[in-house]
Formats: sequence, structure tokens, C-alpha cells
Amino acid sequence: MLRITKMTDYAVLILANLALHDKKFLTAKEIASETHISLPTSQKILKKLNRNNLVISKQGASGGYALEDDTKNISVAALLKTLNGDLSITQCSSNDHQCQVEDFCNIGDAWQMINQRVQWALNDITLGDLIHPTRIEQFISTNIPVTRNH
Amino acid sequence: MLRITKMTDYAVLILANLALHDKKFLTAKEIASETHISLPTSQKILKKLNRNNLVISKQGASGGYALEDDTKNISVAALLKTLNGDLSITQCSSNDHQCQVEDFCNIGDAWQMINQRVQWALNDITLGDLIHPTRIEQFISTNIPVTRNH
DNA sequence: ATCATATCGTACTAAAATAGTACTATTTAA
DNA sequence: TTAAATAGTACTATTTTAGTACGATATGAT
Ligand code: FES
Ligand code: FES
Repeated sequence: MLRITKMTDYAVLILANLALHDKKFLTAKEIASETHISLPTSQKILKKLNRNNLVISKQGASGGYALEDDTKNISVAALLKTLNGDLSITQCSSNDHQCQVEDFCNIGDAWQMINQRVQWALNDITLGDLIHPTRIEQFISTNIPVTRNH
Repeated sequence: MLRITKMTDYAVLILANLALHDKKFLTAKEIASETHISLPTSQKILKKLNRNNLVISKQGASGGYALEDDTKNISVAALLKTLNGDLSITQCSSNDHQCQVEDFCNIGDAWQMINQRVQWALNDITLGDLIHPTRIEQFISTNIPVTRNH
């Protein structure tokens, strides 16, 4: 499908939300309420983000989550890789040899090339770019005119 | 996940195989045998490829499939779009408004930008580029599976 | 005309990945 | 001590993807 999962989508949304309240600790409940993502799902994602050092957490009363210092500078490529484990769009080219026809396949190099291209495309956009609309406008205007359907 | 499906993978493999036997009609059975994809699955994919005008078909005895004339010139972007229906990596930015938090999401533009970049990366690679002539020569002359590098 | 062969359409089942939830334990400030 | 919050984990449900089956139709050869 060539899709990122909803979970990753939510994760970025949450990160963006945390970035809005700079440095302040927000509880999972607050975040769920602001993003309109269900509480259990928010909690699940926040735990994952924490384990991957994208957010810092404070346990106990008046605890919560806040953005890790350098999270804003992480590239989208690295972000997706962190959240999904892998950034190769083909199963064939990932580390775990799963494709059953792999031994008879002669186009593996091609997929490899495509993976590289996609990775390049995602490498020099940071989470910070995703969050600041002005920078996004810059990106869009300097590259390709974008028509929104969203 | 940011992955193309196995089916798409198989499809490209089949297209590459058809390209090897230029213009000649191959039966689904032959293709299944050569690619080591199971016959029913091969048939399923070939039907889809035919419906999308990527291969031409001939029914009846001594029928089969062959590559459509201009299929080699189709871009990978267009190819994936044809096979998957859509090339946007985010559910949020696709045509069917499915994301439940869409109305509260303020990062839609960002995903749109990323989609654009990925699309851009895949736009000027053609199916023909996927098929390395040198590797194909090797494949033909030795008739031995080419060693993969992953 | 008949037959063997092959595609066409569609419907179905199975497997895997994703999404979402629940529960207990631990931490911490008041 | 207590209330409020995160941490870990295990579980179920849903959705998507993969794979199969079968009757109908077309076509070339005998
Ligand atoms: S290795 Fe899976 S199709 Fe090439
Ligand atoms: S519309 Fe789904 S997270 Fe933005």
C-alpha cells in the first residue's frame, strides 16, 4: 500500500501537540483530550515515544510527558524509522528475508534503488518542519505546487 | 508501514519476466513456473495487470499474456498508483476522508508535502529502469538465479 | 462440430498486520 | 498515606492482505 500506519500518524500529531506547549508536561489525559485520540491509544503511543526517547516522561502525581530536547531536529526519515522499525518500502529489500520468490527474483536491485530515493526524499525534512506552518509554506513554494485535498 | 504489498512486488516481477520474452505470449502457467509464484496468484495478478492495460491478453488455446507496448515507459509512480489505486503514504491525505481526528489535525499540510516528495522521487523512474539489461543478460545466459545482495 | 486449452469474472477462505483495550505494578508529589 | 500519573504487558477485535476455487467464455487445432 505504501502507507504509514494510523499509529504513526497519531504519533506525529501528538508530537506536534507537545511541541505547541513547549517544555510543559502534559498528562496523557490532556493530550488525548486535545488531539481527540482515545485515551488508551494515546497512552500506548506515548509509551512508545518515550521508549524511543522522543519524549521525556515524569511518573507519579503531576507527572506527564514533554518533548525531548532534540526531537524537533529529527528527520522525518529517522522518525518513521524509529516508529516503524524500518523504512524500506519493499519487503524484499528489508533485512529479514521473507519473500518466498527471493531466490528467483532479479529485480531486487531496482527496489533497493527506489527505497534509497524515498529515503532521500524524507531525509532533509525534520519534525520541526512538520510543525511550523511557515516553514512548510516555504518548502512547498520552493519545490512543487501542492494542491490540498484534505 | 510505508510498504508496498507483496502483490505489487509480484506484479513487477511478472512484468519484468514478460519483458524478458519480448512480445511473445506466455501462459499464466509458464509465468507461474518461471517466477515461482503460485499459479492462482499469478493468474490473479495477470488479470489485474490486464484490466489496467499493463499487459495484453489473448484468450483460448495458445493464448496468454504479453507486455503492452508502452508499459516499459510507465513511471514507477504511475505503476504503483495503478496497482494500488493511490500513492499517498498517509491515510489522512488521501481522497476518502477516513481519519477520525482529521477535523482537529493541524499537520495535514505537512503530510501533503511529504507525499509530494515521495511522489516526486518515484516519478522519473520507469519500469524499464527497474529491469537492468545487464542483469537480465546474465539471467538468461546462466539460467541460474542471480545472487541477491540483501 | 468437438475438444483441449486458456483467459475472465467473481466469490470465497485463510493468514497476517494493525488498532484498540484492559489490567496490574510502580512511581511521586502533596 | 493517598491520589494521580506513568510502565509494562497481555489480550481481543478489526481490517487488510494473501491465497484459492469455480463456473463462464473465448479460441485455435483436430
Ligand atoms: S525478492 Fe520478493 S519479488 Fe523480489
Ligand atoms: S488527518 Fe489524520 S492525523 Fe491528521
